[in-house]
Amino acid sequence: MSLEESLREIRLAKIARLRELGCDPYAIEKFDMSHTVTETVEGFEKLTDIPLRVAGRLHSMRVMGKAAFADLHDGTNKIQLYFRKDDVGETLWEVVGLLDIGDHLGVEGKTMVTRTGEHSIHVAALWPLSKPLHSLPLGKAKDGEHYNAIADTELRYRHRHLDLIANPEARKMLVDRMLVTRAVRHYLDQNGYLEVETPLLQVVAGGAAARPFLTHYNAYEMDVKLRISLELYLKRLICGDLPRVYEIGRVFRNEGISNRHSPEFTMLEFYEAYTDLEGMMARVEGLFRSVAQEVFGTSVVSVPMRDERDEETGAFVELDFGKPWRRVGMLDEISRLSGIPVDNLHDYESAKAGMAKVGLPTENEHSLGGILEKLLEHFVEPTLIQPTFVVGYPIETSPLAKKVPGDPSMTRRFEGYVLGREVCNAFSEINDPVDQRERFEQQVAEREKGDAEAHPMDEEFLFALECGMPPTGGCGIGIDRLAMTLTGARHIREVLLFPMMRPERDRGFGVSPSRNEGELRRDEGACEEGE
RNA sequence: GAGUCGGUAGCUCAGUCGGUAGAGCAACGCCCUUUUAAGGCGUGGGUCCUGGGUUCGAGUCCCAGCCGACUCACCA
Repeated sequence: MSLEESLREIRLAKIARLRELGCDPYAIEKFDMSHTVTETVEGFEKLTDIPLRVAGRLHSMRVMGKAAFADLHDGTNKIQLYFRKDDVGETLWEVVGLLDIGDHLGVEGKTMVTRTGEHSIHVAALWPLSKPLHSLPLGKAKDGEHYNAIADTELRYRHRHLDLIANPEARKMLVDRMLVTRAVRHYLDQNGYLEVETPLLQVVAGGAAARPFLTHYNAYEMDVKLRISLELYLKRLICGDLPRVYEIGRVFRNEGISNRHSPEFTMLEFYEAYTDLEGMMARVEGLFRSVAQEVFGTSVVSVPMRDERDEETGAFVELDFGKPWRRVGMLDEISRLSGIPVDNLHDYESAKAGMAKVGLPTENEHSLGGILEKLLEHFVEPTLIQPTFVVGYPIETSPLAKKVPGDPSMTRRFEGYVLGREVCNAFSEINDPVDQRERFEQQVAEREKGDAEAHPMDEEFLFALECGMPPTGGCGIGIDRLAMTLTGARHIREVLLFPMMRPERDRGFGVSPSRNEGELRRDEGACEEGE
């Protein structure tokens, strides 16, 4: 018998005994608690001499003959329990002996302070509320240090529930991320925006430069794609005279995984009619300030400094979202930091020459836009620690943004940067249907030249524009990236509850390797049939 | 996609030159009525990621594969 099997047998035997004692750990449906663990800890001084009913999960047991101590956790806080045979009686004392680390438990008792000063509950009665069939790798903790808790990154991601139970830091980061989403909603709701939902399954997946996931809809015998952005449907709503709309939703891009990229991620896009870049900048400033205030209680957020060369210095930087963001022109800032004269940044040949002169490779550069984005990335981005807007982006990479009057090579677009990372992308939306059609045609030409990520033509969207769209500002923010920035996460998986992982093969399901591969082949066959 | 590193008990990790597989925690038994990474005595627990190869002998060396981590490249 393997260890896991024997442990399971032992746990099942304990459950059987608990049932004999009238303490079935799965029988109780509702436990009336007078206080949560957190309320008990925080209000401890005022709760003396009244019976408390508290529930949580046991994280450690210290049994000492005819007395025992245990730590009861609620995920955020813990309270120590004190059991004494003389106080609970023969039967419940046997129940105490049948408890395991990981059990859910409800207790009733009064407050007690131990000899060493620890706030505790002196248990008078207890009710098992669940018993795991596995030994949970919760480890032990002292002075904030954790020992032996589940730490392997792969196990943490694959069995996230164990990570949430065992690792308070991981738990806090994930919870903060959810609170960020909630705070974003609050801000937009309070500013007159309507939250909407648009299709995930699309025939034409547009609005961004990315490769979509393909799937098949049987009823219409039709290939469809998972959306890569929210943009075009939201602007169709603006055309429908819904003047302020936003959506927070999952988008899917069939690309690689890295510490900043997940194949599915959560996108926020919001569109506001009758406003321009200035209006959008004010919105972004307001949104970040409001989110920081709501989640962290301050507009100045302290996060670990991002420095790839020296990750463990422990240096922190204070990001101030209370002030208006710094604003720089893209060309001006590239020129200032690279030394290439601004005049040389307006045409492809001069820019390429300038790029070569500052020592960057130019073989793969085929457009002015590409060169400018490379120069931006190399010279400017690392300097943009405090919140900054970079204004004015080249037209080639901005097919949905209005042209700058008098400079057809540039668009009315800005990106926000924090900690050297892009955190938002916004522009004044094209509402001239003829201009938009030309931009799409340009993209289709790129696509035919082999750029799989260039935009497809979207006639339905163009029809909406031809029916009239008011001047509109739009903005997109990657919620996962936003959460990473605010929580100091180093990997996007740290702010995703269940990140994409390759399936484990031949393990854990009692399926033989040959059978497993046979199933794999059948699945692939079904896919081909679908496409 | 490329490079580097890793996979040993349920968890965290050692394992030297190729020579019987180790520790702590967790589990089980006994002692212990204010402990707190409780403590003491004892017991059980291994597909050393998988498959080949070299060898008298492989956790260790070689080859292939699987999974992961990190860095780089594309993208948000």
